[in-house]
Amino acid sequence: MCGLIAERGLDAVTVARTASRAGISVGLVQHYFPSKDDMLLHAFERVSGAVAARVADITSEGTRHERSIAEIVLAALAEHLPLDEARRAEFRVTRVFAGRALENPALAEVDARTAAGLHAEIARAVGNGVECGEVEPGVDADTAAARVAAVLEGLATQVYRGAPGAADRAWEVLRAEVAAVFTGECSQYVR
Amino acid sequence: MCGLIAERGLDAVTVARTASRAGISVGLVQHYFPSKDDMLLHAFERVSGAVAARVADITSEGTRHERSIAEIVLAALAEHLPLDEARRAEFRVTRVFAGRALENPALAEVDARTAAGLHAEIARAVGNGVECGEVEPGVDADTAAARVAAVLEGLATQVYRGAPGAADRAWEVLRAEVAAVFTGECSQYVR
DNA sequence: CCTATAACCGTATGTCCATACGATTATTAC
DNA sequence: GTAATAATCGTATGGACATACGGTTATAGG
Repeated sequence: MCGLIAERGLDAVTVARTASRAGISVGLVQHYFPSKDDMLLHAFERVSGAVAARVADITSEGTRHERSIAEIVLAALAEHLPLDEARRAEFRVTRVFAGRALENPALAEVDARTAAGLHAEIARAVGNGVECGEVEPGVDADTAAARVAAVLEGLATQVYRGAPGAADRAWEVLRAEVAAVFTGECSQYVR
Repeated sequence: MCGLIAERGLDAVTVARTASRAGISVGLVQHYFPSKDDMLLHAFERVSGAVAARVADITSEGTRHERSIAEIVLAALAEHLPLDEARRAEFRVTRVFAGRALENPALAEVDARTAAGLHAEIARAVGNGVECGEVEPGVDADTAAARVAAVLEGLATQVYRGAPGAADRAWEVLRAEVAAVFTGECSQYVR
């Protein structure tokens, strides 16, 4: 059903169409979801979880290869940018839901939780960076995380809108943003 | 009708309700707008224009009082943050429309134009800053504008979501962001 | 083997809504 | 003053959709 959202938007998502797209009947959808709202909520949770899972993968993979925190963070953040068609579709879905979240408390809750999760992960990375020497001591992890998360979100929409040169510029800005926080070399492992 | 959107979301906006809210008949709405989509488009253009107008006011007011570009820019940017109930409502409206823009090319066009306008204004301010000495020469206005616009958008959603301390932190981050670009003193007027 | 539970289907219903349409009143132009 | 245009109304209609519901097949559990 996320395909449906990505292609035609949430307005085009009807229970009947969703069922048809999944190759099942309307009745079966009802069997699994008491209401359409539940169905939508489930989809939002699923797609948000998918992004988070991919980021976790990148993080653990990077850790295993002993890359610097800065490199790992940059890769994880870039995963949120709609740089290829797959991520464009994913972005469309999450963004459409985020828009709906303004009118739907249940969706808003998922949105807030997802955002809080991203913030916490960035803050943790910065904190680790302080301990291992990649980040200057005295840097406040929460402030830095808020800033990075903010710039990431803004860049994502800029890339999506696709003004000429936006993608390259966004990548450069993101790199600079990370570099501005992780200014040192890693001297000890404390991850 | 923006009140309707702010209170109950776009899904609750029907032609009948909009008419009723405005104290007129359905027929009259149809007289002015050929279709509901046209009505929505008009509303989006109106609210986007309103924000832009307020920013223009702040800018010209600041210029008249000969404030530094940095101060003016900071005030103009803050206007986009949902710090009071009026701006929260406005934010809800623009955000809801931005979400719909992903499924509606006409709305997307307005969204893109608005974003491009903001970017251009920031870039112009930075360019002026370079000429008058508030910004270090060599700073690329477009890159700086992209960064500032991105962080602004991200901060706005953080403030809106209203995590504890988000508003204060956002203000601080925004101030730092502007200060990072406008590092010098104004030595000559070239606005 | 049988029974309860789950998976699954198709249709019926009632609601809501955008739009169409015809009619009526005000406003302006000549 | 009258013709034309704009402003305004109320209702009718047809479509789309969420949900309710009753039924059927499969899948274990005892």
